[in-house]
Amino acid sequence: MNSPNKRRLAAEPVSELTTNRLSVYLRCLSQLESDGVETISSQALAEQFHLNAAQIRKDLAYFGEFGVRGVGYYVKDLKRNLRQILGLDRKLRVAVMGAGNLGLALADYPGFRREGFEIVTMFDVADAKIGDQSRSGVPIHDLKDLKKVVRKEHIDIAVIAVPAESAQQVLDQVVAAGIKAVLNFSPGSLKVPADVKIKGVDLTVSLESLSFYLAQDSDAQK
Amino acid sequence: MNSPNKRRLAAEPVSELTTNRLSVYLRCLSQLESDGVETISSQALAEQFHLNAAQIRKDLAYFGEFGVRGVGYYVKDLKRNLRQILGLDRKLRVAVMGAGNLGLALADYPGFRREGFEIVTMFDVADAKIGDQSRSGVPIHDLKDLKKVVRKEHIDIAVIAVPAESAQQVLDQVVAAGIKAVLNFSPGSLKVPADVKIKGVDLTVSLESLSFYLAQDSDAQK
DNA sequence: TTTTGTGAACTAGTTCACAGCT
DNA sequence: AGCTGTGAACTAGTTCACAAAA
Repeated sequence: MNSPNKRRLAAEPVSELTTNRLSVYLRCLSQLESDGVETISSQALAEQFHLNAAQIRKDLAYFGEFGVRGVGYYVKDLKRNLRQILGLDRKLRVAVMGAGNLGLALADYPGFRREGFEIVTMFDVADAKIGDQSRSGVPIHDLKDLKKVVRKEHIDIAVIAVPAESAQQVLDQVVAAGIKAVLNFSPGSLKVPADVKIKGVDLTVSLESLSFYLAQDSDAQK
Repeated sequence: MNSPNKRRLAAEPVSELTTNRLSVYLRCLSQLESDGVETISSQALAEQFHLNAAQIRKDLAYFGEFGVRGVGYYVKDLKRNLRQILGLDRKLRVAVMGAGNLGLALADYPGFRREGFEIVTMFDVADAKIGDQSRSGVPIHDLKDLKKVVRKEHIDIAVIAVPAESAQQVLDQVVAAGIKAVLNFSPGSLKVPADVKIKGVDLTVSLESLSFYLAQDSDAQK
């Protein structure tokens, strides 16, 4: 007596805030699953992880009816559905652009592998690095071979971890190679065609936002 | 003929979206300054960097009247004001928690130093690492000495780059040491007292959001 | 004339509250 | 009885549009 499983394609366009939360819900469910919890109500989920129950229900409702009235959600079932909605039911293949400090760290970051991403290759322009590999064995290719390797290795996602100066130029090559999804660690916003999704992680903005908070604080106690 | 400079303390609480944009504006102004531009209108700024002119004006208006009607903003002047608002007119001292791959990469990340942050120390628990230092010379201390070193080195901000399992526990120690601002790279949300500001960079959520986009794409062309 | 600073209008996102299913 | 799924109410954020300043 499991799985009503009425998944539907979202008709309305769903906001990025919602999809980000789906990731969060998925992580919560993974924890519940490993805690041996079989079923959970939106209420309980919200309390345990400091979320809002109505929002959880609304977010899920974009994609189907996954709950059972009077009961809640079957943890395993909802988890499986969320993985499918997020496209995590297949392995996604990732290339890291730039084999500097940050690129190498990202290539070996265990959090990526955990949810089914595979870091397959890195690219760099420095002869000294090309042919080498990261600590965990991700090979470093010549940026010149990008197109060829992307095709051969079926790369889905590129991570940009090159210096700010060359970010746009590298991104243009990534786009030309046919990659449709990019995670950008370089500061500033880059231009991509409309059919390419780019998501930025701007460390400077994050730190400056903390700086602002500290500055307000010290202003407050005149 | 410079600087009307009517800076004011924001009376209304200003949203994080606004403060994040202030960082962005600051970066744009730095570029304009090095391009030799002396004055810029909100309109021109918006066009050049794909922003909204009204929003720029509104964001700035929370903090004062920095513009000159009929002219625009003096680049140098506005830049100086933004730096002050963001609390970047003093050097902020940062400690990185965790001297793993990611921690070491962050410690040497040039983007941080650029806008006036100083990565002063790292902390770890592994005897093999303690006493060692990052490539650029940031020393690695024993986590046990956190309180002492934070006091002596006047650390303002902690960056959490430890494995997910120990993140909350390390954070608790950071808070106990009196640090009021934290940038968290570990996945999942951590608990802090109300007077501590924590900002998360969740790489898993970012990647999964890209995965969702790709999944929608392949659904679309049935 | 040009461009700011800002109320007013609009749009997006969140939370409430309850009908209806199990 | 309990909990979902969802319209309706509310709150936050963005954009418009214009009066006032230089």
